[in-house]
Amino acid sequence: MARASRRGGKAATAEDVARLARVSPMTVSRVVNGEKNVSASTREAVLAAVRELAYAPNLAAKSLASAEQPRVGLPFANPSAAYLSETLVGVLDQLGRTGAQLVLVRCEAGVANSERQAMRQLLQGQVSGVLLTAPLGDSDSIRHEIEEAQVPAVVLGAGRFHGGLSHVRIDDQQAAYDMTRKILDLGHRRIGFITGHPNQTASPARAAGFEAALHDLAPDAKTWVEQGYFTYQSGLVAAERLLSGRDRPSAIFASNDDMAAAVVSVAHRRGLDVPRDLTVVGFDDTSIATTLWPELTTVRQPIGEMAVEAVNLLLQQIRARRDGVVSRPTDLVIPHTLVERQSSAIFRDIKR
Amino acid sequence: MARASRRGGKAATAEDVARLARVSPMTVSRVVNGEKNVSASTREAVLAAVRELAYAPNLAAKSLASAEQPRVGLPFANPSAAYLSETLVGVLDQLGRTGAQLVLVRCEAGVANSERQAMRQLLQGQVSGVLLTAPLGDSDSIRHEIEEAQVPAVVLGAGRFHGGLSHVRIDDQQAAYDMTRKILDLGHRRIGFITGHPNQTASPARAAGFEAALHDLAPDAKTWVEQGYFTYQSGLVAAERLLSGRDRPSAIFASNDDMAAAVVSVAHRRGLDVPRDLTVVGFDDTSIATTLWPELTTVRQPIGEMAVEAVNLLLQQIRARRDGVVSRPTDLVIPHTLVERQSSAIFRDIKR
DNA sequence: TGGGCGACTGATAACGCTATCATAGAGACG
DNA sequence: CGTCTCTATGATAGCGTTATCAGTCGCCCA
Repeated sequence: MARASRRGGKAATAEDVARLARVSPMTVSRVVNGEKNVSASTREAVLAAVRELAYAPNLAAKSLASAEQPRVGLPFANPSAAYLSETLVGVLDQLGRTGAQLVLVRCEAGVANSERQAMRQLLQGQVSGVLLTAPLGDSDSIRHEIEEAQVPAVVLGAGRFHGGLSHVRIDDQQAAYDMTRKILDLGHRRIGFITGHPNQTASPARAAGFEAALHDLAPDAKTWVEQGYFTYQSGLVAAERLLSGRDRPSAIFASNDDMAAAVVSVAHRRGLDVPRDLTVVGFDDTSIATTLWPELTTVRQPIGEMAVEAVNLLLQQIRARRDGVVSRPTDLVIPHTLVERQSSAIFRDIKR
Repeated sequence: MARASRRGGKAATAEDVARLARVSPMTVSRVVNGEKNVSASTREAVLAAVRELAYAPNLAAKSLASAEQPRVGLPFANPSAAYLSETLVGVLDQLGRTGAQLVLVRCEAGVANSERQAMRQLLQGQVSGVLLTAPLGDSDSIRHEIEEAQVPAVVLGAGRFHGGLSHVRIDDQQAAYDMTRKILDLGHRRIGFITGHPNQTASPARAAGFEAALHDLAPDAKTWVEQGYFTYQSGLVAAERLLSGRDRPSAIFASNDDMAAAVVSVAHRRGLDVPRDLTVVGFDDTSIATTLWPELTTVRQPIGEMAVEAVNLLLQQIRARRDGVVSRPTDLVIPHTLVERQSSAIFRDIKR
């Protein structure tokens, strides 16, 4: 009965609600958008009518009327699928609430030409704001181009604040520091570290956190540092190097989960049990961390939450821009957490 | 110079174009939408103006005016991240072209209540169509609910045509048949198979393909069939069983890539080299297939392409519905391909 | 007690597009 | 040569929302 008014017909409009609640459509709009100058009784009546008719605002009309046509551009290179899908889900969730549109642009990594093209497409393509994810936000040329085009943008997941544009990120260095402390607390004193791709500022930040923790907490520990590139393949190579020497680490800290997974794989191939013979920890807590066995101890970077915040920030900036206000870039640092799973354990000197 | 008319101001509208081309906005609309009753000369003039002003139609206004408010609902359970992101990218790409909106709804797997809620949210939430992905499209209750609500919907990636709703899928059985033939062609005669989650029709279809190929091509071959659930974890368990017996398969066909990855992992832990000692093949060709080492030989299911087709089909149905036409459900079967990578090799009876 | 000030509500006019119908020519045909 | 048909184009009227401004109260303070 409640939804009787539809059934094959058109959806309920603000006017229908208004009629039912005996107010004007304008008041309905106010209630629905949570504006304050509405008396409690009116609000109640409207809300009741809204429920009665299962009213939901027409987003097209909404964005048309408010002259907001917030189309958000999201160029993406080829990050791990896990990262991308978590980001997309977060972004879409938040955009959906606002009635904004998402424009995806594929962007071959590294190929300068492709980046150019993607950017051109974005900036000419009527997007009102851009979300820059992992490797893209660290590219000076891309950030430059965007600043020049005067398009609001938010950088997601960079290793440090670049200035100019707003950022949403975690404190990579502190997170790596914390994780390193955790490893030391477990008693490990021979520790391997696999760095991330040098084209992303998160990589040096994480490495710096690792170094800093060792320097502060266990200057006598022995360390091995291998270059990685955030890919599984590169993790394999690095792990092979770390585990092939006579003297090998008892714990390996990889700069992301994909590489940590590779370490686990190499360890297994070499007959090492994780975590009994080798502690392996990752970074990011993407889905691969729990897909693996043993599940990875890792740093949780709340990607979805960060995406949501980034969208909010971006929309806010788009609105500000529209009103001619110049907004100063924000640097939003989201808290990280350590997630302890089965891939780490207290050091036991068994294999000698 | 071409884009001079913007620069901080508003985007060009159809009216601007009309003025420049000395026609009416209506004619601009016609040209832009490729209607036919427009003289060649007029069309030329308009197109020139469009280029000059870098005009792009305002999608909000467009959908408002044409009373199309195509919001597409996409409930998602927890498929692998790779699958989800590929689907999302395909869907968004295609929807973006049309100015439709995507509404994501999280939907805890299995929990009936959550499904209910998600569906209610979708159907009350003004979506004009629904895209059902992997496990959801196989749920009779969900499909039923949707048919009852008379909302256009397309089922993506089911193992067979359920009738009632339109489907976009590959021929899972034939694909598994083809892959099995490939394994046999490599000389293997002791073959393990890991099934998928029984709640998805793709699982029995793939198993059937495997059985059929063996029956047709090598009735004397020895086979082992283990139950899996499409997850890495379940792959581990199944692989452990397959590889722990005295007599073990020389090739294992997993019903998806995640489980194949698990097989590789177990093999390595047991000191088996892939592919020298064991051939491992997967299904789907999601990103994990190339993330692994060795890269997986697998069946390529063109997820992105399928998503695009599903969206097209859905929009078409939404339009038909709007015009009161009853469209008959389509069963679109997309061709699959076999991708041969490094995880499969000719059978060599070394370890005896 | 009257002027003024808030708090609340409503009327009106966009927003940028397309559906629809009207109109103006250009041929076609008897 | 008048009417009839058909094509190309334009005028008009919304689509469902929100911005803006104009009230209408009730209440406070002088």
